[in-house]
Amino acid sequence: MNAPGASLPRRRDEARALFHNAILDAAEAVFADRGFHGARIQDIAKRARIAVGTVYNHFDDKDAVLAALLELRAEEMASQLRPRRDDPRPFAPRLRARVARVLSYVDAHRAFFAIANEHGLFAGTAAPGARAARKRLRQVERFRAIFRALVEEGIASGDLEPLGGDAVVRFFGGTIRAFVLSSIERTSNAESTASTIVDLFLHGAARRKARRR
Amino acid sequence: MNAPGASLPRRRDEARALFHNAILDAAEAVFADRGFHGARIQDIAKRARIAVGTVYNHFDDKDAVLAALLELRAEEMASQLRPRRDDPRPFAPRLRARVARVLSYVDAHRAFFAIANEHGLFAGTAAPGARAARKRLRQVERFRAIFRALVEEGIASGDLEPLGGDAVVRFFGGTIRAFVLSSIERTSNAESTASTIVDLFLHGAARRKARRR
Amino acid sequence: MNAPGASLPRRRDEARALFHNAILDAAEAVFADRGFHGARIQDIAKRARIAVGTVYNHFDDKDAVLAALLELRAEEMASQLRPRRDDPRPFAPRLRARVARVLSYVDAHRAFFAIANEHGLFAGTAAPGARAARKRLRQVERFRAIFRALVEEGIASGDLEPLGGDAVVRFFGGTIRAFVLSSIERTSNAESTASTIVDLFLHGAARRKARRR
Amino acid sequence: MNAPGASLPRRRDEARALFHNAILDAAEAVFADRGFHGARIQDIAKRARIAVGTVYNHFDDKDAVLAALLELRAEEMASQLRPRRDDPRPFAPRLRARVARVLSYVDAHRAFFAIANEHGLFAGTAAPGARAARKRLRQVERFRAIFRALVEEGIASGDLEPLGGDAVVRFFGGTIRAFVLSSIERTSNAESTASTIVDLFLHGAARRKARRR
DNA sequence: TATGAATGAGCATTCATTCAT
DNA sequence: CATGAATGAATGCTCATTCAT
Repeated sequence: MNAPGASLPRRRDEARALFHNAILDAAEAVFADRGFHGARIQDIAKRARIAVGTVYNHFDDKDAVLAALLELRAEEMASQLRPRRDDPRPFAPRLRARVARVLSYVDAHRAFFAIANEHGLFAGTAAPGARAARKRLRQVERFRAIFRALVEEGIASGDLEPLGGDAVVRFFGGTIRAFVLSSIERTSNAESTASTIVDLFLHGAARRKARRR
Repeated sequence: MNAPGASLPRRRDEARALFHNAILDAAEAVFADRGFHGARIQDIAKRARIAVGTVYNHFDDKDAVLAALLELRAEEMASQLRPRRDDPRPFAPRLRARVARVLSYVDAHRAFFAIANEHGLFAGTAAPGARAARKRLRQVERFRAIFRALVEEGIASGDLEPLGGDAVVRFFGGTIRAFVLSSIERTSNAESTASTIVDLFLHGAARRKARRR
Repeated sequence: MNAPGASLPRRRDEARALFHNAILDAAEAVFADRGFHGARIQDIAKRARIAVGTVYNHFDDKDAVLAALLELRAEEMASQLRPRRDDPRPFAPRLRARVARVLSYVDAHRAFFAIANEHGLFAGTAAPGARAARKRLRQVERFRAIFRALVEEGIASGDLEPLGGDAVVRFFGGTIRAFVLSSIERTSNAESTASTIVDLFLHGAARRKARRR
Repeated sequence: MNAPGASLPRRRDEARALFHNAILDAAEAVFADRGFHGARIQDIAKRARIAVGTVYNHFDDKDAVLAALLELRAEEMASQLRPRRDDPRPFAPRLRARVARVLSYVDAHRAFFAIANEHGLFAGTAAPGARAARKRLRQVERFRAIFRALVEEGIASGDLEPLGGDAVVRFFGGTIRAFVLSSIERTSNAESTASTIVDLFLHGAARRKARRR
């Protein structure tokens, strides 16, 4: 199937990707273990069973490693939030399913997300002096875009209040974030947490006097 | 009025406090400008117009400076959230007033809170390797305590749903945080933002079909 | 013409020489551009449109590249100084012609000779730690040999004072060098510069009271 | 005599100068021993019996250490060439005395001047990429200025041919340099070398047919 | 033999902290 | 107690060289 001429580049690319991933995996572990500043390139290399120089063959500098990792996890986390074919149709359970996936994903990378949090993955603010800032803003924007799409979906279906501005988007983001952060601290059931989130998001914390379920 | 013997110690204490504050003020500015890791004790000292050694006469190490500053701002921020004599009585407007105060305070220290955010002021997670972590947890606990008190107040008055666990507390924290973070990015009207927060917190984002205001 | 069996080795040798020259040309440009220490083998390889490894198939190490280049330029420069069939016979104009050739050659490789100068092409001293030192001494010796031959020629013809030792040789070398170095800085007319050199070399800078031309 | 208030700064300045010199002395030795690139700041510090950091309290970077050292030696060398009160009056012996001083000075710092030579002390050309280049050009200019003054002095006294341009200046520089370089290689008698230099410089290498002494 | 990614020793530089004055 | 120069451990990054393909 493959032209013979294509097989070598392909193998090369595979090797590249292998190293790339090995470095990111090692970096995730080391960052989680020691924090970004405490992590030495040396440590990452050793963990990946490669030489320091090799890290630099794949990433410009230490910041770039963190940036790539944040990018990767952000993308994967975001993709958990995207709708899937077999998600329920009605807005609330649909949202619940999607949020539950996010929580599960975060749970699987808990230690790293604790770091990511401090490096602005959810922040919307950039640490001064961090050259990786620009990339992060892109990630924040990606989340915001997904949140926005989700909110518009809800407004279109008549399930969400058609408020102008980004208020609802921010509100939803804050709600998710609050629970994501606590899931970083201690493990919890994704399904039930998702239910709580969605319920509070939709109906608030006020006493529901004789409200319909 | 003062016993003569007491005046000298007092003057000494005043001097201490003067240095202490000058250092923290300088530190806030430098942290805001360069981030924690980018800030050198040298810079802080220069900005405070004192010698490096003097910083160490007042604080154990660099972490301690950050910790003290976080502590200070956290305390002041928390105190904005506490009830005041002339706050309205009904739950919603009362909450609105208190939240508005917080937003105003954050706005006045915007640059620093951007850093503080990354250092876990709102986080609930500790950066590994940061020795200041313990102190921060205390701060997070302080906020949580205030939030919890507030929530219990609302439950007692029948304004909040009596849900068990910390879910509502976290939910409220997340909601506040989301808006605080956006206020870090761009200035906004504290009063109206507070209204939005409280409204969403209380009633959620769902379409209010024929619901009583 | 060629025995068939000889043609392949010949072609091989030609290929070798091609690479060899391409590398030296690239190296000259890169050295001239960035200096020896600033030049990375990578840069040289890229400029020669070959792979790093190939450089090492032709030269032992970086020093060897510089050494070969110095060797080459030194040899070519030296050969400019050698007598040619149609050089004038009398000592002074003959010397003038030979020196003018050297100046022209240097001018054509100006940027590189600026580097070469710093790496002892004219120096007579070896930078400690430079493994290429030995080779350079050979070059210096080569020049000295040519200078010496030239001086002896002049003594034999009765045009130069028969002073013992190497003083005159060094003196001639220094005189040449001074003008070569200034020709590195700014272009100048080879013929007239050669005249000046030879005149000063022969008759010195003292006031020529009523001296015969 | 000294105002008491002046004594502390004075002591401080003395301490500064002490360190400054200790570093330069150590650097001279290490550079002479290993060359500039082979010399590690660590080595220099160790040799000066101070900490690495202290080197950086006195010099911006490694280049700055070399630059300061070149500056210092160049200045001292230049000052050997300047006329002194008890120098002879007639041009030739006067010049001889001054040149002899230079040769003695160089001899005393032989190893370092071998390095200095490679770093352009005498060069008139700047190694690309060397940030210390600007300073060196100043040094070269200083020498040229002294040579020029000297040549003009000779022209004024009628001892040198009044040739236009810098040719004689360069010629003298080249002559000096040639012998300085050989004195780097092997020690030699300053007085007699100076005589040779001055004689060749004044009268050239041509056969002196019945010329007046 | 050409290739170019992997290797890892090597080193300049930083900056929190100390301590003699 | 203020001062600020000295300290030196710590680490990111470079780049000549190797070697499997």
